[in-house]
Amino acid sequence: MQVDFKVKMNDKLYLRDPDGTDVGKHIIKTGVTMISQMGYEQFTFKKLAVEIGSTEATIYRYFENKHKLLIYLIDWYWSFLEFQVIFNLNNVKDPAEKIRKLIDILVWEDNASSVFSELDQQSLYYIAIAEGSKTYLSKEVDNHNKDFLFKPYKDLCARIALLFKEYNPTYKYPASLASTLVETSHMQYYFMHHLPRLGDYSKKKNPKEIEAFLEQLVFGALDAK
Amino acid sequence: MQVDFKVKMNDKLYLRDPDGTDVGKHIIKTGVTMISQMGYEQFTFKKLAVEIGSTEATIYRYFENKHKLLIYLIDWYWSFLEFQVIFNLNNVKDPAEKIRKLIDILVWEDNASSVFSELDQQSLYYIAIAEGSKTYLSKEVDNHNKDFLFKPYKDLCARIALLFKEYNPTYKYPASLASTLVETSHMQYYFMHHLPRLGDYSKKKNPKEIEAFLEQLVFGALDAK
DNA sequence: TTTTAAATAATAGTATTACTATCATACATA
DNA sequence: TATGTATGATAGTAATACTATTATTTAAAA
Repeated sequence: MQVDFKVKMNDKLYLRDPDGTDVGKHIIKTGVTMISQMGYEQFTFKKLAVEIGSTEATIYRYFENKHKLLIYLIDWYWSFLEFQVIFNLNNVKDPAEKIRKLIDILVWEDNASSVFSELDQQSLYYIAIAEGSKTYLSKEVDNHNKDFLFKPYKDLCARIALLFKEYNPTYKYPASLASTLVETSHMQYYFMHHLPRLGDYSKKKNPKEIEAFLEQLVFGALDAK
Repeated sequence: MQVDFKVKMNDKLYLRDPDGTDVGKHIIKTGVTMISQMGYEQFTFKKLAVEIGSTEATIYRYFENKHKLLIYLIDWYWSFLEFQVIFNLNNVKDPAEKIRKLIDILVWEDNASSVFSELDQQSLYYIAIAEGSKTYLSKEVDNHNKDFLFKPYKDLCARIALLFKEYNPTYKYPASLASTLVETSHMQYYFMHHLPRLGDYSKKKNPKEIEAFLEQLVFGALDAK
């Protein structure tokens, strides 16, 4: 079975919908690969154009600039993640179990390939970790926020906050804990691989160790009196 | 009394020590102001040169590129923060009280000007929040790490981890919790001001609300059985 | 005080980036 | 057959991120 995950992307993100044409899809797919390999700063539309055997002009017809392309990719990532959360928590009854499963989804494992998308999930995950915060850490934040460009991220966090509320209705900081959990899952993964002294992990670089920390952190906060 | 806070900066950060000359100090001081105002991406050595009435060439004699200048500023910030922690926790006996004071230091308050430095602390704090992660979220991380460019950050986190160990010697994730606390204090401050839905704060934008969340989070983790 | 060295300013120049504009062509549709 | 749409090919611009050269000022050493 070939199911395809399609999200309605915010149309302020692009000039021409990249999902509507072959060139557009090529831009996205190759963009993911290139940004994950060379990093957002080194990535240019010129290089991408050469790679896909097209021209800068064509890419500029789809995206205003590379920042918008980055937001597009990251938004897609958050939407996909929210979908995974919905999908995987389906039929789970126990609120604690839901949260444990959530944490397991948030922290990537190499075997976690998806049947729902042809995009390279691992590359996209690396981009989300290493470049994701650059979408909102810009002087354009407030303008982009007005255009709802961060909605997928907020939606995911809101959903996670609901899980916390469900587990402990008296907990005072569900939204803060949700964004902290999401950010921390990324950061600790990055630290584990690049700045290991900033965590307490073994050299095995086993994502399960991050999950253990996150579970202790989240349930510690939720269970505290 | 005029005390001056001086740190020995890693000499791989600069080509010529900016702290040794007037022009150098001018570069740092004006750099802080400009980056906080226009953001790291918009900031260029050309603009800085015009602002200080000098030339690009002069600035390039001090710093290889603007990324090194950013790391310089952020390193200075972390060193200064560690100093503040040492200073303010001096003579505090109770481990819990130490942690509460630490959190109070981590979250900026407008009145928190310092007598120890002539740098604009508020601008530097904004830079640390909005641009700080860009120092290590680059393809150069591992090289920069080998040159110990992130040592001030690691030192601060290690010191915080010790406080956690002191409070609860059996706690398993002191380093992870330390980096999480530091990162989260920045992120929540940013979210409070730009993406308020990602936190549970009132419209007053009172940093004390962030502190309350952080205390609940940290003690929740440390006190959990 | 003179000499010397170091730091800076002034100027120029290059490759790359981040775009914008124009035009021709292929191709699908009416 | 006509028409619009997407793309490719090509050109061009302003800004960025540097490097290099030389002249001038300033500070330290002889």
